[in-house]
Formats: sequence, C-alpha cells, structure tokens
Amino acid sequence: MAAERVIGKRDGNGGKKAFWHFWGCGRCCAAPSEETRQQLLAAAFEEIHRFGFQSASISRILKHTGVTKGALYHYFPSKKALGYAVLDEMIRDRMRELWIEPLQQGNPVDVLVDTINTVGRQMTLEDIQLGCPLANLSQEMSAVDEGFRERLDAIYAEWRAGLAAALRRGQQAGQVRGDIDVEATAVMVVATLEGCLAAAKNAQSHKVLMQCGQALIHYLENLRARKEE
Amino acid sequence: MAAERVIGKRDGNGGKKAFWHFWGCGRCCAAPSEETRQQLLAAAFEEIHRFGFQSASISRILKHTGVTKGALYHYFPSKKALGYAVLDEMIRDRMRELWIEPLQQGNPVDVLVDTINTVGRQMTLEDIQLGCPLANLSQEMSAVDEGFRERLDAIYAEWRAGLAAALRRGQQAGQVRGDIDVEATAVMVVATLEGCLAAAKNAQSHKVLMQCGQALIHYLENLRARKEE
DNA sequence: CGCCATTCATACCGGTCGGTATGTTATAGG
DNA sequence: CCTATAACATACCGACCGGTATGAATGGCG
Repeated sequence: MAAERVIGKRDGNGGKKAFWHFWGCGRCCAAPSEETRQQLLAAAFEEIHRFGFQSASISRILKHTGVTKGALYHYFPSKKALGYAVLDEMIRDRMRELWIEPLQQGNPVDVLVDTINTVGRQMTLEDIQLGCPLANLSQEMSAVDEGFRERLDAIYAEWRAGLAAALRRGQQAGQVRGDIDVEATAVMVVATLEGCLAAAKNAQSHKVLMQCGQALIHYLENLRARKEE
Repeated sequence: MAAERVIGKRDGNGGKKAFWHFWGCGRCCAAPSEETRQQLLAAAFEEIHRFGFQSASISRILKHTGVTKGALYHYFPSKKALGYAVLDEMIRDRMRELWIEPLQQGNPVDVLVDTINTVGRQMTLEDIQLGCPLANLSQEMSAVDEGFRERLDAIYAEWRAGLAAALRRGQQAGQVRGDIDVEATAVMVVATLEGCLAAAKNAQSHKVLMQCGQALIHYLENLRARKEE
C-alpha cells in the first residue's frame, strides 16, 4: 500500500534523474548528481554564514534546497563533515581568490590597498552584517572542534605566509621598508583586516568599515620604502 | 507522598537559607539570595564564553551551580535575558576596567602599550583559546539578535569614544601627532586588538598573540609626536 | 496568628535536533 | 536478463532544548 504512493511520487521527478543519468554516472565521468552535492554545499554555506555552524539547521538546509535527508546523508556522513566540506570547498577558495593570490605579483602595498578599497566599495550592508565567513567560523568553532580549528588555522597560516612573502619580495624590490618584521606585520595586517570586518559587522555600519579601512591604508602607506634614504 | 521527599530534601539545605535570611531579606537591604543570582551569572558567563550563547545550555549551567530550574527562571525570565544580564553586569564592567578607564589619564600611547604588554603576559593558553568574551558574542550574535547587537555596539562605541578622546587629549598635550584622524585611528586600534586576540585564539598560540601585539605597539609608537618638529 | 510575597524545587511539555533504518528506482556492468 | 550499486525518499528515533505549571518551605508584617 505504501509502494503505490511512493511510485506515484517517484514518477513526478523521475524524469529529471533520467535526464542526468543520460550524461553519465558518478563513477565514470563525475558529472550528474554532483549538482545535488553542490546545491547542498551552497545552501549549507548560506546557512552557516547566517547562523553559525552549531546553530545551522539541517532541516532548514533541506527545506531551502528541496533535497531530502536521505540525499544529504548519502553525500555527507554527518553535519560536521558537511561543515568541513563547506570550509574546504567554498570558503578556502574564496579567500585565496580574493586575498591571497593577488599578493603573488606586484607591489604588495599597492595590492593590499587596492583590495581593501575594492572590498570596501563592493560590500553591501547585508554583506557587512553577515561578516567574513572565515572569521565567523573561526570565532565560533576554534575552541569547540579541533577539526575546524586545524582547517581554519591552515587557511590563516597560508594567508599570513603569502603576505609575509610578498612583503619580503617588496623589501628586495625596494618597495617596502627594510626595517620592518615582515612576519609580525603580516600577522597584524590579517588580524586588522578581520578586525575591521568584525567591527563593521557589529556596528552594521559602512562608515565604520571605511574608517577602519582608511586607517589601515594609512598604516600600509607608511610601510613603503622612503625615497632617497 | 511526594511531600515527604520534598521536606526531607528541603531540610538538607534549609539551614543555609535560614542563615542567609538572618542577614536580611531581598526587599529591605538587598543581600541574601542575590548570591544565587550571582552564581547563575558567573556560571552563565563561563558557559557562554566556552560554547557561545546559542549553544550555551541551561541544563549545564544548572548542573554546574547546583541551582534548580525554578530558581533560574525566578531570577531571569528567559535564556536571552540571562545572556543580556551577563553582558550588562559582567562583560561590560570587565572591558571598562581593563581597557577603557585606564585611558582616562596619562599618555594614551603609554597606557595602550602598557595594557597590551600586561594582557599579553598575563593571558594563559586557556584564556587565549577561549578568546575575548566581547568579541565572541559580537561575532556570534550581532547578526542574529538585535538586543545583543545594541548592547555590544554600545560597549564598542564607548571604547572607541574613550580612545578617541584620549588621543585627542594626547594631541593637545603634545604627546600624539597632530596629523592623525583620531576617530579612524581609534576604530582601527580597537579592531586590531580584537583581531589579534581572535588570531591567537584560532592559532592557539601565544607567539601569534605576541607578534600581533608587537606589530601593533610598533604602529602605536609611530603615533607619538615627533620631537622638535 | 494568619496572610502574602519571596525563593526556590519538581515534574512535565511540545518542539527541534542530528542521525538512522529501510525501501525504491534507475542505470551500469557482466 | 540478472545483479549490484548509486542516488535518492520516507518514516522514525532518542536526546536534548528552552520554558512552564504547580507547589512547598520560609520569613516579614499587620
């Protein structure tokens, strides 16, 4: 008796599945149901960004995607695994693209100032209210779960190392003052960037973000090598 | 039948209550059961500091204090009210004592450098792991609950205003460079302080805290007025 | 003495949580 | 054609959550 209901429901979206299976199976060319997984990742990212990991609700993610619980637990063995995947496959990539990779060429002070100005201009008030996904997770989870902490720390370490390397290259190129401690400076600049975002988030204020950004830029300008000295 | 058990239990700690009541009632001189409330506040502070507000568990607070649920909900109408009380009666006072009030006299750069050094020296690794209670709550709750956000923002605003006023006084006293924007500088210094704490928390590293602190001190030293210029 | 407010203590509630057990369908491979 | 497996879907579970209803002990006060 239950079978009839199930069959009826199945027919409703069975066509979609058949379509995807036309393109190949997960094993041979890695294509079809990957979409479901990506939907889940995207929705989980949103949910975690809004509520934090611990208060993120599996049921809400399911509701927003239309995916069922069986599907979710088919791809991710647990909520924690889903959180790790969001961190590894979404957040880390974004941080690399936005903050780390641009530092690999050019004058590091120019790159930083440009990025700060771009970010400050592009962020909407909603973006500001939600805050930096990396900083949010870091604040919430680093003391609670070691797996999160290690992953977060790896990203921050990569960021700091990239910035320190860029500053050192800048010193060798005569763009950056030679008397600064590049490691300590990198630590502080990353901390200040995240601190500015956090301050603006709490104040829900674009002005605070800009003030903080301008003061940081003022500091960064002071890192440039003096001419003829 | 239930009455017997209750009476028996009551007698167990009834003596303590009689003792406290000897000192007076809550109405006439505000003393006795205030202790229970303070116990609750202290335990709630610990719980929130460790797990965040949303993941803080009323049952755990009850277990750690030995207080019952009836007692808790006698003093606080809801979990949120308890959280607000922790913020208003514990966290705010600590921030004022440690960071804001010292700025009211002396050379602001000296005061800041001293406080940073003191804090950096006194924080244990556990303190570092748990992070700044204010920053934790701010990151977690500002986008989720407006009551928390307002309270947190008031504390940050007070801090920034106090620092800006101190810097301005420093300018007038010829201790601080006159060409800096004191408001923007205050915003950034507060952001950097919290950012350093957050970075050290995630790295679980005293070294990161000291590096960040030293770089910030280096920046602060640069705010001093140049002699003979 | 009697009444009433304070200060708790206990039992219980509906709801949500993450997680699982089982079933169904479609396709790939032999 | 047969079997195995991927990819779901549904129903259900126990644990825990914040919150409440009820009542008992106690002491102040008229």
